[in-house]
Amino acid sequence: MSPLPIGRLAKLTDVKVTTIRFYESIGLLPEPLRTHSDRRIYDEGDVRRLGFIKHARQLGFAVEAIRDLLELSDHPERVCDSANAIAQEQLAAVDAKIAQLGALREELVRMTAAGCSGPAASCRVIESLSDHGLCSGDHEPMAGPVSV
Amino acid sequence: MSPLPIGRLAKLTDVKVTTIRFYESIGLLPEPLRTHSDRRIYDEGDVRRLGFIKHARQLGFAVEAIRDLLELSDHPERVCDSANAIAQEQLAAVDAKIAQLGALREELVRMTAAGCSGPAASCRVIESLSDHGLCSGDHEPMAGPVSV
DNA sequence: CTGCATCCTCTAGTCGGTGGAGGATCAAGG
DNA sequence: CCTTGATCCTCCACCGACTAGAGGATGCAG
Repeated sequence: MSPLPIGRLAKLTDVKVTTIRFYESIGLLPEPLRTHSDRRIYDEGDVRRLGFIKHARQLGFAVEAIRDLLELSDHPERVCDSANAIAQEQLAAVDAKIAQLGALREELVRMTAAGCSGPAASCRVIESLSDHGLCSGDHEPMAGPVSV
Repeated sequence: MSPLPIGRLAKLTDVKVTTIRFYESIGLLPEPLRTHSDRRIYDEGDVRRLGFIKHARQLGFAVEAIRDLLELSDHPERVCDSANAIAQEQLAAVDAKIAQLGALREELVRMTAAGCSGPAASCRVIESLSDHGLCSGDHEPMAGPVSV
């Protein structure tokens, strides 16, 4: 268990130093031991935990969901119903997002298909945006606007 | 051209009152005329402009992109090359996002497929998150984590 | 004339970080 | 021993695109 400074942990996990400190501040990572000069020292367990967090974030889990998943991971004797429920919810959210983006894609394709090159007055893109009636209108977001 | 108070504009366009004021503050909507008691008054032109903005936001265009598109819409005599370029970029961004979410979906499906019901120690979800090697690893985000 | 809806400004919070200022400490080379 | 540059520390502000609430003024209907 060689002691790692924060920069080594950052490189090992490919998570930025500032992000590691941020995760500590919101309680996803425990407060680590410190050297006599107040520098954080980590170990292999921290590498695993941070890897877990990173992987979960890549999958789009919210921090609160990750908090619950870590709780469960810390207590392997508990039943894992909630872990499954959280993952199912995330899957549903991803499915919804994919469907929504598919609809957006359709309209963007229609808008750009013409590949106009004249004045903006006759631009298909501007025109489409001006008049919602020109498009199918089935691309309404289900919850807030789309963050692409 | 009946004068509309902000609440009417909000209902007509299905954009919240606070959001309208926000759009004004960042310069997407011009500062409207005011009544003697300092209330904003809008007209049909504002309905159209806000509709344009709303539609563009639904398609995932960033505010800065919308600013450019509005510029062009305000000057129909200019060439529309940039409008097309902006829309093409947005389409590419949406395509990338869809591809990425597809990969995430795959892993979430794998994780949840087993539908475990025992202790967390043997939970497929927890296990998958702990050990990135268990999944294909091809779901790396191309630019930052995924906002679902 | 009362009461409620709508409007105003201003501030702060959301989420998940990112970046910088200003200063302390460490490790290596001369 | 001294210097140099990398790394570390805390604290605070900022990003995008809003959203929510405080605290107060105004408009309109009964």
